[in-house]
Amino acid sequence: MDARKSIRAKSGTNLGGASAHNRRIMIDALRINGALSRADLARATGLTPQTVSNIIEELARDGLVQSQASVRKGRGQPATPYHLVPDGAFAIGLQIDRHVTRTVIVNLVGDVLVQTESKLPSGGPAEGVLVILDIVGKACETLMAQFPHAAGKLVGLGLAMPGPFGINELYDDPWMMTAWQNFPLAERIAEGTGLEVALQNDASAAATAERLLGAAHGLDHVVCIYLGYGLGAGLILNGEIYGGAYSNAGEIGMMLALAPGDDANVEPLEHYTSMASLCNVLGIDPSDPRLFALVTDAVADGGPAVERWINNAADRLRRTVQMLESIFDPQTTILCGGAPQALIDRLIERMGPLMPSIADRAQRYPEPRLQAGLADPWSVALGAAAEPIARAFDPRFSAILKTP
Amino acid sequence: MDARKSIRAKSGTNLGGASAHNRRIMIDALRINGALSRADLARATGLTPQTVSNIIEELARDGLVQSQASVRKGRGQPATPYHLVPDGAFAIGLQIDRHVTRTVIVNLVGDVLVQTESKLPSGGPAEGVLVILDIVGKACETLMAQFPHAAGKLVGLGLAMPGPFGINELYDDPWMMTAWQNFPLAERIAEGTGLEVALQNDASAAATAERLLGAAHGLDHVVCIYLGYGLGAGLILNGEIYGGAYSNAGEIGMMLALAPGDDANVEPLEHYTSMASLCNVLGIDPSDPRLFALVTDAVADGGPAVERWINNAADRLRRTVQMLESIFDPQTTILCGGAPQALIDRLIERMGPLMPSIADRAQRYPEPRLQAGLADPWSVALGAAAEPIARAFDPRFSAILKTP
DNA sequence: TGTATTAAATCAATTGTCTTGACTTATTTC
DNA sequence: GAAATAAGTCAAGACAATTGATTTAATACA
Repeated sequence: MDARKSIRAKSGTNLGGASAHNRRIMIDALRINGALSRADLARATGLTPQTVSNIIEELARDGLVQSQASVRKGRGQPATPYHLVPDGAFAIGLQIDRHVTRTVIVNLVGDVLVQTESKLPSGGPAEGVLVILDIVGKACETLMAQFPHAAGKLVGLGLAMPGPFGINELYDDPWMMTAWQNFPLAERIAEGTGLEVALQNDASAAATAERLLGAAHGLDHVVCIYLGYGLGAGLILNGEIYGGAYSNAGEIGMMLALAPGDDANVEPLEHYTSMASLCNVLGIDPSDPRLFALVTDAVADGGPAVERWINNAADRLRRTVQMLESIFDPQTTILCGGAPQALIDRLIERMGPLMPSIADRAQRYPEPRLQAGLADPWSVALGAAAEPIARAFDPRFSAILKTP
Repeated sequence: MDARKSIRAKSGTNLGGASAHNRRIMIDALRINGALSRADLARATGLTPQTVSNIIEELARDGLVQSQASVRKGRGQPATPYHLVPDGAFAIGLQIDRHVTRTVIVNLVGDVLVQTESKLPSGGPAEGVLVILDIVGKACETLMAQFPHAAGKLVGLGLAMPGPFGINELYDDPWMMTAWQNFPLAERIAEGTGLEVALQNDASAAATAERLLGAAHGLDHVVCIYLGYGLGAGLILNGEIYGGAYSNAGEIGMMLALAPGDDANVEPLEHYTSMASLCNVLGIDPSDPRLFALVTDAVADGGPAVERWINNAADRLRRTVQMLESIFDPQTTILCGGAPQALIDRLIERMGPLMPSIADRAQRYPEPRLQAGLADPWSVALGAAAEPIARAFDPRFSAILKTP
């Protein structure tokens, strides 16, 4: 920063910016609609057929799209549809959770190609980052064995961790992973791998996964409540993940909202409504590698402790959904998580009937007010991997701006 | 919509879109920074000096910017700063509230030029719209008397009403203005005036006003809690007002959040925390034209009923702020409203100390966690008027898209 | 006082992307 | 088999930003 008073302004754009936008528009249209002919794309995007033709040709040269057999649909020359080439790009997703790290590698369309899991390295992040770099390196080798041409097509690494970030001096809470959250992990991984690394919280990553492959596919206004070790919300607003001013948006687990019978000194929501609290109630060690199976069994058995927990959690989530609907007016709310499907389903069942809210309209859109999303311990890693793909290929305001 | 299966895609762009974006970028930079030379603009926007020169010349031709006296600042040729021409554009703001309608006309920089107030026409919207059209027409005449050249520079009319919109069959609540909310008022005004009309809820309009002239100026992530007849939140996310999927985002007055001592059957937040509830407690008729003065006096006198109300409202707002901070991670939260300044200040005072949240960080940005915004019965009308200005001149994703 | 230096702003030619309008190709309809 | 319809291409043109040289006007320094 030089001495002159700093001037704040957004970036302008140029022909390159417009072109980049149009490329992304094409890829986005193909991702949402499956396969489209050049004429379809021209109609859908408002561009001229010639422009579409040029861009498609360029994308085909780059190995991002591919033609398929032409289809006759009435009069006129048959259309040649194009679809995204799955192996057109790859990205790595890395999830750091309280007890495990998970790595996945996905392709352009979100297929998982490599998948590894290990315990969170003990000894803290300073040493642990070396272990993690090793894990990432091994995953890349596995990928290269399958797809030798993948080297130049790795668009980045998405890192997902429980939030919040950057405020740890105030909250030294055993529910948080202070050491890892304070460590410049993204920078160190970027140095170690040479890849672009983006950090987001686990709920945002889960929401990205929902948007790519799950219930939020093709929707632009969705709240994803993520039930993991903690509790968070991934916010899809105007078709993009919203991170807030300091990447901590959606930390609903830290809300101090009351339920009937609570006194004023209520604890954060995630102390009642999270896998961690359920483990607490059930006496399960959350670092147990069989965690998922143990919880699944406990939910299936359904003892009184489980029932009590589900009732309490469902009651709080019911209020949370009403609150989030009032605030966001979303197309739908999704309950997802690194939790067994049975648990998600039980919670949704117990959350009904939902409370009245502005989302409770007579002629509802096709989407229900509340629905189950991906209930998969891998969805956060998957969403983390989807982030670099989205960053590289999705239409967004920042992609239009001039690149120096 | 034709018979073929509908294809969803975003719009592409072209040179015109890029150019339109750059024009907006310039105006935005001048609005935020006051006055800048072409060289300053080039540096700030990343565009070349030549491009900036061309665009500034064009803007000057359109009467939107104007040069001022050149300033010597060290070596080299003195810079010629440009600033926005206040009379470069005009817009009308129309607020429909439970008991009054307010009309303002503002110019490009947000100065209020015309200002009228009258009772909400009785007899419902079908007849009332004619009265309103007449009011708007009169306001325009007043403007033309002052600025004869304003005719072609009227960019639109912003309409602000209490929300929510479109769900009234479910909530026939005396706190809402069902008849007006169900009437296609925006369309009718558009027909009657020939202007572009945009509808938003009053809290969003208030937030727009804060962004243009108030505490949110230059900030991109702000939650504005609007205390009016009802209670709402205007959401500034990524520098734009967020309206949700169906323009009802921010209806926090309808949240069913508990405070200590509430039972499960709690009423919506705005039944405790709004000017309407205060009037209720004080026995003031909210349709009294002296409302503002009456409330101001009552707050100054500070009887036990007022104190009780303030304590209750402050307690609920304190929780609401903690909740909104956890959800949005904003740069700041603003409490504003069509309420007396003294009331806003008293509430903020009583809301302290704020509850712990992710916004409670040690090294805080310049902005405080919570601050008072515009406390002015005119701010909603002003924000409504600012909306067409923003739509016409602010950089935004949709402005880049190709215009057919 | 005179020359070098620095910065703002402009001129003229160039580049890159989309657009336009005519044209080709392939299929159905009558 | 001719007309109609639709997909897709070709080649020239339009438009906005870029580039590099140039002009203008101030300060710095000898």
